[in-house]
Amino acid sequence: MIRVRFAPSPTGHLHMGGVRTALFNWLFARHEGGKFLLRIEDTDKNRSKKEYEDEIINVLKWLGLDWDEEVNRQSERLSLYEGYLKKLFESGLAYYCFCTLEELEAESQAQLTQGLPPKYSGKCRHLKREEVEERLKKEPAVIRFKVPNRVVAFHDMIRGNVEFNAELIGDIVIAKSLQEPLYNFAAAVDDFEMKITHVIRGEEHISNTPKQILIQEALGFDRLEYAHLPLILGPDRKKLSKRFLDKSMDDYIKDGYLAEAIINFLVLLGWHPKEDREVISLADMVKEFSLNRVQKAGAIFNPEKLDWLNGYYLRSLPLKIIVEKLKKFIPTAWLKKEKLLEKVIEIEKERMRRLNEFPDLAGFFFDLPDYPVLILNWQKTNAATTLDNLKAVAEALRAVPKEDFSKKTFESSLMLLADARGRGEIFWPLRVALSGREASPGPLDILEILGKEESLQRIQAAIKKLS
RNA sequence: GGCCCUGUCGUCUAGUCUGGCCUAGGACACAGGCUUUUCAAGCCUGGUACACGGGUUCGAAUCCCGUCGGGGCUACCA
Repeated sequence: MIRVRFAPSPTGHLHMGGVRTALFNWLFARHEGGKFLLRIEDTDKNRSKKEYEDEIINVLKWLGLDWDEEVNRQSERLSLYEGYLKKLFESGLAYYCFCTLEELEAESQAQLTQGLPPKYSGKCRHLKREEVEERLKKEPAVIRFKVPNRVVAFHDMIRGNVEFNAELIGDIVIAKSLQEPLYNFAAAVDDFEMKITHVIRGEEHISNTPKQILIQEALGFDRLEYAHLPLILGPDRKKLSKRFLDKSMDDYIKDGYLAEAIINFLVLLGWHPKEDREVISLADMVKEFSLNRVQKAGAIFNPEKLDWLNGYYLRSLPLKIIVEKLKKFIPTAWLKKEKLLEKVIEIEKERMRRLNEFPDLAGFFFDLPDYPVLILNWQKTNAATTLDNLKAVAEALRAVPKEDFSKKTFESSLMLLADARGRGEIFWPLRVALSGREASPGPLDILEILGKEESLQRIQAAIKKLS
């Protein structure tokens, strides 16, 4: 039975990189019919925050990346780590270290200036038992793991064989105390306890892998399968880091991106179906996903393609669903004019790439914005001609019955005018009069949505501006 | 600096394992055109890439070696 986990630490906002890791784990589990587990790595008490954990959970739910079993929190299983820590002490593979941060810093500086790789000297490794006990009473200490001097090799499902010389690592700190385990140790213990079979995570963890393997071996755990995903890079080619000013997933949600677009976009960052398909449903991803096809090199995040995909998905959504999703993005006054709103969405949705673009795009339907008179003129047409044309349009429109004010009923008379005076001469000023904009849906469509009364009023306002 | 990973259009990628179908395909972006007025959508067309240098081979994006480039890690963070 395949079991994978997404193991974020709640020390910052969940960003695209984290979501992609979650997605690939989820896809792998669903494809293989295994389990996808969520583990909150909150061993760092100072940096972990409940609000970040809530955010992780909410975002995962919003995306539809459902996990199996209950959420695991490392902070809730401290006694577990303590047990394994003691085991390590018993087998002589762990020891207390009393070196201060200052000493350590000086030590690595000295090594660096000599051109040597910085590595803990192992100074406290051979302290006498009695001395340790004495010093423990009055000095702060951390727990180190005896890293053996040998080569650690492991198989990576994406990269093949990877080798590290553990000699270069030095004895790593695995816990600040019996109750305060650190990442590499806690992860090794939890992967075993949670019966994880495959570790799928970002490439930044590749150098942690030998450390975790060594701890697993010391504890007598079985070896796991590994797959290190290529990093998602920013435009500067550097990895997206949660500590710096990259956008959180939450921000993308607030900008009006759809879950399906984000997932589709992210899956394409490092993976691709066999055929030349860009748009792929979640069901097909699950069906076709395979780690063999995952890219090795990092991928630069391209927001334009995300926007394109989002627009694509938006256009394919049923009207009612768009209305529902738009609720968080528009003034309540618009919501009250439900009929009008639906018509506006129908006509504007092909122009919308993000939900948050809608208010700007469609605002003129609800309130005519002020606009400069000059833009009423089509190309080189002068104001007098425009005025005349607009008057002719108004006259033609007045003849159409209010109850049956639709494209069907006014199109022919307007086209007649347009053919006589020029398409641009008629339609351009009409559009501007109706929308106050230079770019908008077709004036005929706007006319129909606005209705006779409102349309005529707006045209009248334009005529007034011109006279 | 050291260790590890990695290198196909500006970007995401197909093709690399199992050399020939690749005068390198698709998508985003860009440019031009069509679509009875603008914008959008749609359709059509176009430009741009196998990092470089050596091999191996009848033949290399694909195999080998070297060089160069990019990234990650190098915490009592994860």
